[in-house]
Amino acid sequence: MKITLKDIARELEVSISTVSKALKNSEEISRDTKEKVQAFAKLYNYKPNNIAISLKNKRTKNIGVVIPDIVHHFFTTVIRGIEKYANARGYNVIVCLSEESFDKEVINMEMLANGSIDGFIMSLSSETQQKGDYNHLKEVTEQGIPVVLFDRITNEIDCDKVIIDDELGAYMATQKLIEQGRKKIALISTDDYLSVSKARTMGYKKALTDSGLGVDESRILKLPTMEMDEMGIKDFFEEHPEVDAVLCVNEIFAVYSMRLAQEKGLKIPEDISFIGFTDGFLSKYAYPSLTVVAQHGEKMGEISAQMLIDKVEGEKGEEETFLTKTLEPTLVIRDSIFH
Amino acid sequence: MKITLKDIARELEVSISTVSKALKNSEEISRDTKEKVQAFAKLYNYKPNNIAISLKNKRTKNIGVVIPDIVHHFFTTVIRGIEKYANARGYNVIVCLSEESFDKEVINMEMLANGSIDGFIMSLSSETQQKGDYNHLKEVTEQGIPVVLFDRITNEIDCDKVIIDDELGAYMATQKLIEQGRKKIALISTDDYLSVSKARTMGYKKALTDSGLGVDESRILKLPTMEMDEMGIKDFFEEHPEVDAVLCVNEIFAVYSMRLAQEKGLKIPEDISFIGFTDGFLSKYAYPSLTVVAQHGEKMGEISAQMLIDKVEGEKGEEETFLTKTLEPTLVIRDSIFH
DNA sequence: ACATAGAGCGAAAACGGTTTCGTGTTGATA
DNA sequence: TATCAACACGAAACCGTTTTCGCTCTATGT
Repeated sequence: MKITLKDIARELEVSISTVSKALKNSEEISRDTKEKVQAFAKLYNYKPNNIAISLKNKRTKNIGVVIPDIVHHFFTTVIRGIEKYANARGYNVIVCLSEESFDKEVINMEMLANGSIDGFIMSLSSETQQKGDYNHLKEVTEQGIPVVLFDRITNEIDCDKVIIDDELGAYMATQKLIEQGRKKIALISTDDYLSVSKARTMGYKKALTDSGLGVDESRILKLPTMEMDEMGIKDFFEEHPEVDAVLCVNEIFAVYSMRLAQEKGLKIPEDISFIGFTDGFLSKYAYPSLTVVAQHGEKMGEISAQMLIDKVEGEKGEEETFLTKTLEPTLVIRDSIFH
Repeated sequence: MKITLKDIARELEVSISTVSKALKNSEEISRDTKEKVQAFAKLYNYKPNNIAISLKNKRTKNIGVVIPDIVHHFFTTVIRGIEKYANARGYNVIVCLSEESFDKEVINMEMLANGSIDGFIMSLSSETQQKGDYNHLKEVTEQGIPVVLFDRITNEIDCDKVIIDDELGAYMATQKLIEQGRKKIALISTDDYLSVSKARTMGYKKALTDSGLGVDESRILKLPTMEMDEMGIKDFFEEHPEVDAVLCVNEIFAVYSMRLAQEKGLKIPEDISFIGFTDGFLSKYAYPSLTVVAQHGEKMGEISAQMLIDKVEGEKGEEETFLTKTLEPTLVIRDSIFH
């Protein structure tokens, strides 16, 4: 069903080499032959086999994306950014999900590292960040496979990185709440092993310290993972009825917290304000709509893809230089705070 | 950096064939040699090159997924289902986004169809369904590449299909509203060229007819696409203040409609009820939480992947039989209706 | 008439594996 | 001692390309 160079060569009684050259419009081949071959190829809809070309060139034009989760809006927008950019440059995207598991991350990378892809774009699973074991990344970079880390990164690996300034984002958000007269600002975060949560917590504390309000550690809730923990949040609010503003490290925590506040009869933002991270559908269509620190996932995906492909296509000779690109977060003001 | 059979053979002064067989524990090779080769391979972390194996076997162990959008919860859960199942069977997933564009769908398929994948799982772009042009699918199936269509399907192509019973889902939802005493039920849908919208509209009408309420066409809003059209929805509600319940073909339309109702001072569900399609974060965390027709995306992904891989790995000799698997929708009752 | 340049094409290696088919050596058997 | 099976291994084809190198013509110039 699929026609090959050999088929064309046999049919036209020329050599395979001639066919190959003719299809590439080589000067070596006569006008006549080229026309014959090209016409035949077109007629039978010849398309070169990607696998054979990959084997020859040692380049697959595939990039591997390994992320913890695909159901969250942020990762989804990053993929979209990667996809768009990569496609425009002729690359396909192989998506693998680690589901926050170290083992799956390792297995996925191993599956892809044996020739299936030209480079990796990844965001570390929480388990990986928790263990602090990055040998799978080391192995891959030592094999000469380029890697770009985004969002959940580590300093232990030398490679290109793309992040937003999480600390600044949290700082901006907290400061905004302080400006509006809030004095008892809570933070709903996750354990510090997640690089982003750690940075956001720092930004939150810094804003409180800079403004002279001071940090009350008991107003910081650290959930074990990014997954929803309804009881954990509920209990936290029971113990902290004094809180007049809440910063959350994602939009789900924030929207759920708003619901709890509303069920208690609190008015938003009159009685209590909320800010989350990630500018997704939830924030936009929540009631009231949620003010968030936008992470610009699509842009992040684009830049990651660009850095990776530039490295993949760059001359091997160049001395390796790795950069970390930091994007500025943006505060998207909506009805969950005053404006 | 990457070691090959040839390297091992040279180093150990045996032939490539011997190395290959030794690594596969072939009976042909002596105990001694096998141990030597395997130890050496382990030491230098030998892993066979996937591309070479693909070329030889004419099987890539990759499956191509072409979907209109990745930012919507439904597609995201389908991908997750596909990923999980495919990975468990040793397959990788290449994701391509058509972004509702016919041309992109065609280009993506052509990129992948030349050896990069063993089969396709796809959901048609709206533009494709609108044009009714399925030649790109025909070409692919004629080349012998298996295809599984899910959700947005067409009858023009013979292949396996996985859908939910959209008509039944809409019927169940509408009937539920009727049971609760609603008499003026609106439908917010999209143009009928989208197979799912068409089916849902039929279910809605059928329920109204069966109950004797009758269909009022003016209470059906058909938006041009699945994208949000805030003005369209707003205008619709201005013109239809009498409406006491709304069925929406997705969760965004529903959540946005709820917001409009709330801003007008209506109580949900006392004054007006809402039901949407897709059981995503939005529905769960909206305020009030939204009753939806769950589409079981993850299950759909799993089944699609299973059907595809079974076909890919099946004997070529078998006569082709295509089946359409229809999943039962489920009504997830939440606070946007009585319960 | 003869060397020579260049046009046009083909043979073969290479990418990294798998697999079939041979072949040389060994030891047992008649 | 001649025969033969079993054992252990290697050669080579193959998957579908690309690309280098060399060969054979023909036409040109002297």
